[in-house]
Order: sequence, then C-alpha cells, then structure tokens
Amino acid sequence: MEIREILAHNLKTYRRAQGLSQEELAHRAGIDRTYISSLERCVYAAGIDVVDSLAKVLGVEASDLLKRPERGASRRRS
Amino acid sequence: MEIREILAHNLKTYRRAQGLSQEELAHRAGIDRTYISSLERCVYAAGIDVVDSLAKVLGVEASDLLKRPERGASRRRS
DNA sequence: ATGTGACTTTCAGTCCGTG
DNA sequence: ACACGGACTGAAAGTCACA
Repeated sequence: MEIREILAHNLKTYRRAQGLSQEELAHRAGIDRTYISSLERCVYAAGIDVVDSLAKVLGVEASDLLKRPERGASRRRS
Repeated sequence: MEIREILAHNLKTYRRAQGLSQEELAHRAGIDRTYISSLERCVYAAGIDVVDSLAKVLGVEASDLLKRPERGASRRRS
C-alpha cells in the first residue's frame, strides 16, 4: 500500500469522524479546498508541514495520519 | 517543536542506530547525499514519499519518523 | 564524512472554473 | 459537498563544486 493511499484513507476517516467537510477542513487548516480533494484521491504526495497542520485541525498527531490502518478489525459487524 | 525538527531528529537517531552515514543512507534510498544533509538541518519540509523511502531503508514505519521524541527518557546517565 | 551556496527542474499547492 | 480540469507560482527535489 502506497503512502499516499494511507494518508488519503486516514485523512478521510479522521475528517468524517470530526464531521467536517473537505471545505471546512481546508478552511481551518488554511489550505486550498481543491487540494484536500486531491489528497484524498492520491493525486499528490503532501509535504510533512501540511500533514502537520491537518493533524492539528483533526486533533491527532502528524504520525497518526501516516499510520497504516489496522489489518483485521475494520468492518463493523451488523 | 516544529515538524521538520522532529523528522530531522528521528532521521539522525535512526540512521545512527543503523550505523549508517548520510552517504550510505542516501545511496540506499536512491536520494542525493546533500539532500539528506539538508533534511537533518531542517532546510526543507520533506514530502511524504521521501519520508516513506527513508523509512523503508531504516527499517521503520513512515509514521515513526514523524513521532515526537519521548519527553523524559533521552539522556543516558553516565 | 558532512555543511553549504548556487543552480535547474519538477511538482506541491493556489486560484479560477465546470458538472 | 465533492470530483475534476487548466493555468499559474513558489518551494521541494535533485545535482555539483568546494570547504
């Protein structure tokens, strides 16, 4: 799994957990709207400083955004 | 503490733990020697793909390179 | 074996828009 | 609220010579 994909996944997950839209997140992090969209679609390899500012808005550590998701336990059993 | 400094610190620490010179690390990661030097001196905010390739050579996760160092327990008592 | 300045090229990141 | 495109700018990516 590519590092961009990991970031994209975590970004999307944490963002939704906070109930934020891409626009809201972009605004609060002082980053362009369309760039967030690009990151979640793995268009760019973000710089660590934007990872850091995104992490701050999302209330997590920068390193958390680069952690590969858990192997087994993703799906919620209905 | 700035994210660049964290990366610089961890990079240096892990590199030395592996007994690698900047040149060796650079060579193995397919990156220029002087660029490693720049990163360890906080000249740039590296991209996550660079962080990832460095992490692979150092045998750690990309997220480990962005983890802020432990508060207390760094200095070894002589 | 590393720091640093000067340099060129690539791409991250912005800003405008559309569907 | 999001995907996606074009055009642009500045910083990162990459190279070299010298201390």
